[in-house]
Amino acid sequence: MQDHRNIEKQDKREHLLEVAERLFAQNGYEAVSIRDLATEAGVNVAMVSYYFQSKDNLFKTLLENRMPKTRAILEELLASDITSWEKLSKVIDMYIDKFFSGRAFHRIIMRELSLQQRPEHVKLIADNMGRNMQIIRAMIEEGQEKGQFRYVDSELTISSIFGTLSTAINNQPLMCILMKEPDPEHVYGEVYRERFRKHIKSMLQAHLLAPGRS
Amino acid sequence: MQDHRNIEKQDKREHLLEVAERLFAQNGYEAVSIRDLATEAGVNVAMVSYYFQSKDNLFKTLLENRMPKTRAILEELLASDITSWEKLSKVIDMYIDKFFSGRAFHRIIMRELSLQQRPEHVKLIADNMGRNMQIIRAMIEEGQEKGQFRYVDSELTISSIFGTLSTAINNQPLMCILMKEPDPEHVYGEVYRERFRKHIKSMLQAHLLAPGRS
DNA sequence: AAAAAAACTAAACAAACGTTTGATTTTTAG
DNA sequence: CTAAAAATCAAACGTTTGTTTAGTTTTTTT
Repeated sequence: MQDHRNIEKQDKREHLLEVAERLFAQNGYEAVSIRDLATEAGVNVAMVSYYFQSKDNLFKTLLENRMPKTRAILEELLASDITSWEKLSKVIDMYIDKFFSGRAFHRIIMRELSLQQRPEHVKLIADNMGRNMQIIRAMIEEGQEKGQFRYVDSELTISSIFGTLSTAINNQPLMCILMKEPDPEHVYGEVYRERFRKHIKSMLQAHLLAPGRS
Repeated sequence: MQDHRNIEKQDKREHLLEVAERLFAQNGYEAVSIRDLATEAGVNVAMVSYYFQSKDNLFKTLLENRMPKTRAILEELLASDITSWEKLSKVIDMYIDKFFSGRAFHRIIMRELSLQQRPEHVKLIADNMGRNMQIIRAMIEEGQEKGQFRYVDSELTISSIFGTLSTAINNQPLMCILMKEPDPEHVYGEVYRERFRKHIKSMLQAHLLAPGRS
């Protein structure tokens, strides 16, 4: 059941983090016991406390390690020499891949954010995502100032982009029913990614671009 | 701390359900112990098992009791003699109130759906929401057949409506940062509801309505 | 007023939790 | 090769969990 094939010495800590990420994503923070984690990773229960002091600290390490380094990409995009719409378009491409490929990880952080039970986790996540959102807001407002975008509600527009994607990855069973897709994993495959890409872009285009423009 | 003011005899069961709903919404299913619940409701721990057999069954009772009787409203709307856009517009009005006013309850069911840990809960929720979504889909496709709506991706359009709202109520701290609103409760007040209403309708209008129409 | 049913309680249950201990093995350094 | 350091382990710690038991009080029924 477990996959302990050649866990090198110094990789054991890393291996624990990987298994933890998968289990947390599958079952949620509280539902994963240190014993589950240790068994699945093929190490002794005490190793978790040994490496991470506590379960809570293991989770925070996970957050900090994997917390997307997206901001650099976003800032570069904002500063780049393309139209505001092209910037937004690339942002959407990036987030679809990020959310769909890393959906396990995103389920964890969304759950922690929603639960609001561990303040340190909430702060870490909200600050990070919040700053990314501000960059996207700057892109929208740039387009508005240049007369390329209508003066839509930029904050709620961002909220709709994130909402569409995060709801999709968070509610797999509902998506299956809505899409009439029997295979639960298939809804995150390339076909559906393309569909989301097309939908979000076309909706945003209609929403943002002044009538008469392409 | 607790509010036991005049709990009439036969109301004790109901009172337990109310307190449970509030606690589950605030802290999540697993984080609420029977002892927390009993203390907060001012009853003996054994009463929960007495009335509901198990914690799991208490939750299912909560779901069935409060599971929105929205479908009737939706079906009536679908059959009514107004334009497809007016139908959708009323759907949005209804869901904004439903999500914002009952956000505690919706946080619970969204969390259960996302967690996918208790299959019975998932089925109950997904079936219910799925059927509601199919009605909205029928509204959109009706508008398309009548030539009033563009041939957008109806399923993902629904996903965007629900996504915008459910992300808003699920990620309170993030919304505060995005909106630069210092008071966490204020983001669900009337001012913001109106803002969401306006945003969603204007976005959907641009998305759905063929150019040239109002 | 007596009997039956329902409501309620304090105490205990076994199981699972995160964490610690103290000893043992393995790795590293001198 | 030897001694210090790091890594690993089985076992136990004290809590907390959901649930049950067995007895008491209250309400309803006759």
